[in-house]
Formats: sequence, C-alpha cells, structure tokens
Amino acid sequence: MPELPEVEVSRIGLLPEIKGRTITGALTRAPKLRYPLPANLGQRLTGARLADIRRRGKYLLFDIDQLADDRTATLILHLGMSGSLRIVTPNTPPQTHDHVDIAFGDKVLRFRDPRRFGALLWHDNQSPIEAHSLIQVLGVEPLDAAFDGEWLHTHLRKRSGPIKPVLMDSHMVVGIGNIYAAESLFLSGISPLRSAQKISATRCDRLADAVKKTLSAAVAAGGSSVRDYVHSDGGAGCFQLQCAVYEREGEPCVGCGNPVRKIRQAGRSTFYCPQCQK
DNA sequence: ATGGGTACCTGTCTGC
DNA sequence: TGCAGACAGGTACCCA
Repeated sequence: MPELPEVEVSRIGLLPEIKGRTITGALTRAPKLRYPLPANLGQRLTGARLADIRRRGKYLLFDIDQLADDRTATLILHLGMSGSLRIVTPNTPPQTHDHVDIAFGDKVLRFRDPRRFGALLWHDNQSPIEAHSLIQVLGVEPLDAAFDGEWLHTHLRKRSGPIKPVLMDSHMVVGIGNIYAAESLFLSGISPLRSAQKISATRCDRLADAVKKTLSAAVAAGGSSVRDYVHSDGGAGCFQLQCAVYEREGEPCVGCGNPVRKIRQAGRSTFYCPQCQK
C-alpha cells in the first residue's frame, strides 16, 4: 500500500483532472470497507463541487462545496493496504473490487480496494477536519520543517522500544510505512533493532534527513508500485526499482555486498544490513 | 503511557 | 492439480 509518497502522487495526479469540477453523480457498491461507506452518496454529492484535494498523513481530504444545503463537507479517504484511485471514462465497467465511483461529467473517479482495509468517511464541516477523531491523533508531517533531528531526538527519548516500529507509529510521525521505514533506516545507517531512546542527537539529524530524502525521492519517482498499487493515471511507479533493502533478503547490500537480512518486528517484515546499520 | 498481539479482508505465492 | 498456510504497503483496538 500506499505510504505517504503514493498518496501524495495520487493527489497530485488527480488535481488537474477533477479539482474545481462539478460532481454529476456518485455511488457505492459495498456497504462498508473498514467503516460503513457514506449512505446516499449520489444524492448528497450530485450538483456539488470538488473544491480541493488535500493530504494529511496517508489520508486524502476531498473538500466539497456548493452542496444542496449550501454547506461544505470533506470526504476523508484512506487507501488502506490495497486501495487505489483511478480516473476512468463513464462507460468503463466496474471490476470486482471497485467500491466507489464519483462522476464529473466525462470523468469518473473510481476507488478500488481488494482487501477492504481502506476507508471513505463523510465529514460535514460543522467542526474543523482537524478535530475529526482519525485526524486529531495524527503526528507531525515528515516533510514539514517542524520535523527535524532535534524534534526527533526529543520525541524518541520517551520511547523504549526498537526504532523501526516507532518510526511507523502515525501518532508520532505520519506517512512512514514498512517500505520507507526500512529504506530510511538503511540510508541513515541505523539498525532497526536499536532502542529508539538510545539514538544520539547527531544520528537523529541523519535519520530525519534520511526520512525526508527517501520520501521526497519516492514522490519524485511517482511512488512505489509493489503489487496492486496504481496511481491515478493507471501507470506504475518506479521507486521499487531503487529500494536498497526492502524485499531484497539475501541479495548483496548496495553498501558492503553482504547479504540483506530479513527479520520480523511487531508482526511486520524488516529488511536491513547488519554490517551497515548499527 | 507504552508496547505487543490481534483483527479486519482478499489475492497470491509456496510447499506438500 | 489441489489445498492449506503464510504473507502482503495500515491502523484501531484490546490487553498486559
């Protein structure tokens, strides 16, 4: 799935297609994904306008205005593990896991999610989106200036466990999933097993830089395309080709040539080089 | 408060 | 060829 770069690439791809367009219809084909899908989506959205698409962590926020009651709303969308968004023509037949369509005249935004870990929620903007229970708990944006070595050092001091699961904790920093946690730790030369609170200020600087570099490079490359992820134009990203350790168990480390090791942490696979990462 | 395990769901791959 | 089991990019929840 979609980690921060894939979500951002989707957002950037969708903007020129549908931002500012009037919604001509919408429908859901399943009662629920992770949560129940909004009821009467077509009724609520038809005639309204998609004002903007924002991103917070791995959530996409579709700002809707010109609703029938003259209010505004925001659709909160999460791609989960296997979700993807595409622009299709109105006559494109839906496939098995195509759960939601939002139509804009000659274009349809289609949400596909085989594993159904994704989410689409209606937020009526009576309260600010930042107050939504799912958004409220999110940590800092890793590409914001506020996230740096000093910030990281301060926050890691409170965490006793190994760094890798901590780096993936969206309550602390958003957007870093299994691939980019592994890649960022490799780039900064830090072992995924190292206790978070024992990482020095200097190495926190390196880690924060590595996170920013890894995520930015992935956005620039068009996201990863492991398995079933496709971005909005249906094309495949190419960051996967540049992974240094992720899914490279047994292959030579790009730094030292020793085999990349795979271990299990907090129920997830971790790939790293025991030589280069201490 | 923090951390670990589990659950959610389907598709794909591996090994018997 | 068939089938069971493991595993997959996320995250909320329960419990120690």
